[in-house]
Amino acid sequence: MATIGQIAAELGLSKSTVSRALRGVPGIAQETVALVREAADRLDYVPSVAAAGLSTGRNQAVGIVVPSLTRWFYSEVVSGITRTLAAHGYDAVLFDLDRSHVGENRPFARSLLRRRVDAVIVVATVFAPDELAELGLLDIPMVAVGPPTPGLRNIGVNDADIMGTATAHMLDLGHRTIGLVGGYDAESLTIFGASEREHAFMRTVMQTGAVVEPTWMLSGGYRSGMAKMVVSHLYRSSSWPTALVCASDEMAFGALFAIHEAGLRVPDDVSVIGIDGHENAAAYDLTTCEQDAQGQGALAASQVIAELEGAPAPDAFDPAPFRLIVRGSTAEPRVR
Amino acid sequence: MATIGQIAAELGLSKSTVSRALRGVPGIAQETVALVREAADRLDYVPSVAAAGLSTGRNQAVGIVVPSLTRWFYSEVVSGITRTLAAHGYDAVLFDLDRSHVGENRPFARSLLRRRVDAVIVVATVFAPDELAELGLLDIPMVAVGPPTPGLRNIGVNDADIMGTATAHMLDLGHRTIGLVGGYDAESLTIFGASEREHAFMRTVMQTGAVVEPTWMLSGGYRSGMAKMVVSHLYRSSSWPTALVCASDEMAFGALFAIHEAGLRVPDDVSVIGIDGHENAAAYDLTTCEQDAQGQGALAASQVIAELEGAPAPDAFDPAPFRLIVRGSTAEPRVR
DNA sequence: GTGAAAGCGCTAACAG
DNA sequence: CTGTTAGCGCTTTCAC
Repeated sequence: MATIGQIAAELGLSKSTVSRALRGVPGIAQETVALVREAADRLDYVPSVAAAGLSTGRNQAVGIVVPSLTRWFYSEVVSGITRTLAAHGYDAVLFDLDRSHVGENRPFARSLLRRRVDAVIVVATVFAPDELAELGLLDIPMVAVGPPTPGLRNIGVNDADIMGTATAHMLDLGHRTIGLVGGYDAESLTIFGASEREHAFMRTVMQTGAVVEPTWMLSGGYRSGMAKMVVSHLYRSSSWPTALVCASDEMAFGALFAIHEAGLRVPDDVSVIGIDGHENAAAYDLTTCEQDAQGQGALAASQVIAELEGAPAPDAFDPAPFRLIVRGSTAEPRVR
Repeated sequence: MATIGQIAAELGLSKSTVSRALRGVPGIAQETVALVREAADRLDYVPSVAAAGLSTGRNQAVGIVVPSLTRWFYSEVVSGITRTLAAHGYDAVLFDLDRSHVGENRPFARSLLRRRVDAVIVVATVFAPDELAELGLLDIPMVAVGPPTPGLRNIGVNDADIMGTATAHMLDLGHRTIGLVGGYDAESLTIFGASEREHAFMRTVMQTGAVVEPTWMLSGGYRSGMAKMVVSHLYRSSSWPTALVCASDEMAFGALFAIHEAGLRVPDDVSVIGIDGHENAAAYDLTTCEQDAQGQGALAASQVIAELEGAPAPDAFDPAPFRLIVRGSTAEPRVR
């Protein structure tokens, strides 16, 4: 593997000149630059981040902490992050906390602390106080994507607003018996966002004078399969709501399935709305509140990169946008 | 940030002694080791991978190349990899090729080449010849997970076998009109595995003397939504198969949905089988050929780590195991 | 059992 | 516009 020194020797130049030429630092003759570049290509030169990092203190890498990759939303966010990082020449170091539990002294900290990354992006992860303290020690740009995360600035939709919009859509259509498929994601443990959503649901429903039926508040664990089970159970009972608000599209898919399986029709018998804007929502004709997961990841990445380059670090970010996409899964309640 | 030198100064020892004590190199007095460890903790010492890497040539990191994270199977594999890496003290550098196309000179190579990783694991990705050449230059352990990948050793199920087993299950039940939901994943472009599966399907069906109806060979793009669409279309036509073999569970979910939506029943009217062992398969009562995605990722990680530590590098790996899990989505065809 | 010294590949003043 | 000289923080002979 060629080094900067070999190129220098080959060309009778000094290492510094070669280094500058390679990095495009101004103040080097055009022809010298060309010469160096040519030699570098010819010798298959590849820079060593380790060496560069040692002298500059920069690793050209950012850490991504994620509780699980199997939830569609998270993987979208991660895609958005990695793409943006790549575009700016940064590498992504992935810390998948999958199945670990808060406080179990998850291993990322030690590793993160190895001074491998210049910044950290945390996706929908809740930390124990000591973990947070350890992260704080890093003293590098750090932002969260997803629901509010204690101790971190976050980029994400306003959970109350998005749920309020979804619920209001059902109320506007005239539904007065509305169920919720919520609960929280056992892996991500982002209980804050989840309970924000549940409260917003109740608040919105109650504002119209409608009643929130406790047995219609289902816990779908943010997974399609679990949502299917609980919804199946509900629609096998004698009294069920004409509308179902789901805190995620994946759960909505499970709900749709369960409703069909129960021999009922969407939206004739039951209306269903989701939240997220999942790639399959259109195919399932699912009304949803769409947010841009990739965009949020991309924004987080741009932000930490900017801060790395000296941009100011705001204390908070504007809530991410979302919009209601009305499709065929919601309609006015049929007069029964 | 404390360095090895500061600890040495603090204790009146030399840097080499501290280094050895910290790494547990034999030949250091017990008490010295204890002293050093204590001081390191007290000073919040964190080793610098860059510095260590510079002198040893090792980064304690492995690269993961993946075409997309939004397909469930891939994210499971990645989880398996990262968990294993973490357990062995390695970091994961993620290269998400999402949406890029073969030959578009995807950016991973340059980055990977920055000597940042000690090994590479490629998940279901097909490379252009020049990309492969560039990867070859790296000269580090490299294995693929998923379908066979030209130019790389791979860990994965035998596509023909798993599809053969799924198809045979339908034939064994007595089905003679069988459709396939296959196609290939536009993002991963692992056409090899996909076409292996299609061929195995045809071969198996034809062995019983049954006919493969061209219009029953559907292309679901390995996505639930797309599968739902094509299956819907098929079951709206006048002639449809009593059994549907899906090349992935995600597509099977779409198929199940479409069948219900068409007013037909599973398994009374149509039997459906998937491949993968998706986390939601049980909830949807889906018969499937289950493989251990996480396990395959974990195995790949263990393997490259072993090779990094001097273990021999086999030319090929045994095919990964899978097993048929019969659930309620398949049954004997009803006599019509 | 411990220390001194050299060096990994690069960047960054400081000169010229 | 280019070269010299120090390091960055760690590992690794080679001595003692």
